[in-house]
Amino acid sequence: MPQESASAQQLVPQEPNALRRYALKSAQPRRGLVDFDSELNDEQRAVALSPQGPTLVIAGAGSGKTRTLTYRVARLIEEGVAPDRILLLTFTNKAAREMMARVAALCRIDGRKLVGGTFHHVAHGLLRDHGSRLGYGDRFGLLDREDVKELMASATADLGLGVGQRRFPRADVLVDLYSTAVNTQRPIADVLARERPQFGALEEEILRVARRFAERKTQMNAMDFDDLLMNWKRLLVEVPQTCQALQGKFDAILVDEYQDTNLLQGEIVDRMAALHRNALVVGDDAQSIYSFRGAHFENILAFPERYPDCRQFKLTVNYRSTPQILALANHSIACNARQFPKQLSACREDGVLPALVPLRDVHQQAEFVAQRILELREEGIPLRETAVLYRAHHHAMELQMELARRGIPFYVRAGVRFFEQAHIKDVLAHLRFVQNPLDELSFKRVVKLAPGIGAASADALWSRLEIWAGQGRDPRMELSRAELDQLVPPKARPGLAKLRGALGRLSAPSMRSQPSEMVRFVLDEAGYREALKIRYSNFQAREDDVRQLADYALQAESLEQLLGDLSLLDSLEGEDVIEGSDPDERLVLSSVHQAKGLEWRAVFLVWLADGRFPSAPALKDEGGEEEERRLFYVAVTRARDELYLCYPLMHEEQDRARVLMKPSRFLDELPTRPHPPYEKWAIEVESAPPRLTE
DNA sequence: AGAGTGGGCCTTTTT
DNA sequence: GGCCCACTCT
Repeated sequence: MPQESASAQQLVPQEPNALRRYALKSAQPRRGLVDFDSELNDEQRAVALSPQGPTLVIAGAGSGKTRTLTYRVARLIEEGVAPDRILLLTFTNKAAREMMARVAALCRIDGRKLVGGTFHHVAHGLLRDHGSRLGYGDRFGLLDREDVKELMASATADLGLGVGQRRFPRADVLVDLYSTAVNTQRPIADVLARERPQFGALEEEILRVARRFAERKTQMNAMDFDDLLMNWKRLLVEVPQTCQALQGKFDAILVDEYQDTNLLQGEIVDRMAALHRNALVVGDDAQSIYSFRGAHFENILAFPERYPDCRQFKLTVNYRSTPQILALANHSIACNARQFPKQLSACREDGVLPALVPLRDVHQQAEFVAQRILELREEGIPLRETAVLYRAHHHAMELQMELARRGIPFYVRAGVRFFEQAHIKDVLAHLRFVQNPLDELSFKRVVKLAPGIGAASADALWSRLEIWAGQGRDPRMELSRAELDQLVPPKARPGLAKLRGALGRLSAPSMRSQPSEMVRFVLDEAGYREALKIRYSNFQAREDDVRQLADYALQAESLEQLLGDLSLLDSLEGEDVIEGSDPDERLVLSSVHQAKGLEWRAVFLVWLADGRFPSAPALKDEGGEEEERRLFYVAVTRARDELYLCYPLMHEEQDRARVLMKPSRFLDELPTRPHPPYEKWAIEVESAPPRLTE
């Protein structure tokens, strides 16, 4: 359902002209403009005004971390640090943009001068300039999740492994293995032995596949997400000249969400700051929820050991939640052994107790949530101030249907990302091949659009181009050669000819300088519109998506920049699937992971059944239970005024009988004396659900 | 060689 | 419900 509504997705061009205005008003930073006294509390001000040097800030949930960081940057600028010599590493690009805009507003500078974004985003920028030092061509491509998986599968096939062979790990398992090894900086064999012992006997083969995988990426002149980080580090370790340049590039480094950095990212920060040691890291160990991605929350615990002279601060006043919600959160997280001890205190007025709501089954759960949301709306909490959070996306299936039935508009922060949808990837494959003619995956994707061309023909075509490329010829220029026709069946030739011609025209320099025009050309003139019609029933929606992509591309400065931005685009813009029309009046559905850093007046947590949240597979990992509890803590602390903890008592499994569910251990373990930190509700749901009325 | 169909499998979180 | 593989038809 939500996945179908492709056309409703919005692509918001990167704002904002407001920044430009500030830049015109006053090009010079002015001192004393920022009011640190009235805008910050004592704890926050201490951080903002502290002397430069290694600094650790433990910032509890809702304690004004972003605000503090923003004022810290403002302070640095006041002290004379040039904005373009400040590096701001955040968890999402959106967080960086917001913070930069706020700094810009505070200091009346051009916010774009600050260097900020995710580790991956910043790495991409640096590697554009210095990647050639590591042997990459100047226009290396970026591989997304799907590309990487495909490449891993094909590396496996190259070595003749996996086909019918005794249980060889699937491509996504191999990718996982490889990625964990990079992000935790351990040898693959080590990760294999610890985390996938069942494949231990295949170690040698798996290592060969990993080597082949790396080779293929090099051949393609492409990097994946992990390579971006790895190569950033390599620049710092293996290329002394570049290392010097990078270390001298910034005078101050600030890292947000430091608890979710992994070993590799931690090392990058240390090395980037090796000369001036002016690194300020902010995080909350209690909110570390990305260990599956290699996040290493010892980074934050051990920071004082790596920087014995560092200053340490804590932000312990919670501005977000009522004392009742905070009490429940504090009780829960107290069950974790490994953490920085800290006491979060509430500063808001008393509110209502969180509600603990056992429901008969998932259907009643969905009905309850939908109905209660409507009641809250009557009571003055608008839909946009309400969120439903869950451990795994499929936990919201029944709810999505129920909301649709009642006409309650919602959007899901997740699902298929806009840029990972097939039709968007098809169009971008044209552009990617033009940008990086060694991009085998993109070339094959494009030619397979021609009717009559499948994997075998695409392979044949590419092998020929690859031979020419090996002789130093540019594959883009050789596309018109007649002999390519001999490699495909006759009936495929007209379609292929059209695509070859299109790729040739797209490669012209005049085209390449206009990425938006390239998108339009692919759709209207290269025949992609027709391909869409044949392949999809909702081709109109998909065509609209492509036109939106063209609009988005208008603001790109170059093809490189556009493709880089698109691959690394994180949360929000363009990624949301929208149901319903009024963008200001929609309920949010989100995984807890994606809800990080956000807040709502009312939060519903669903599927709080043991085995779902905490999730059974996660519990198998070492430290899994504590990580799940931190996840629960993150979820609970998203709520400002009202919190509903829901779980179904009964569940019908796929094929079999009903199963009795246990409430989450995170609920059971909460103290009941003198009073439980919640109020238990008993629910009866009306048989005729009310619809949303305006 | 490609495209379409049916059966067996697993199902977490994401830059 | 979705993904992968094997099988069959064109």
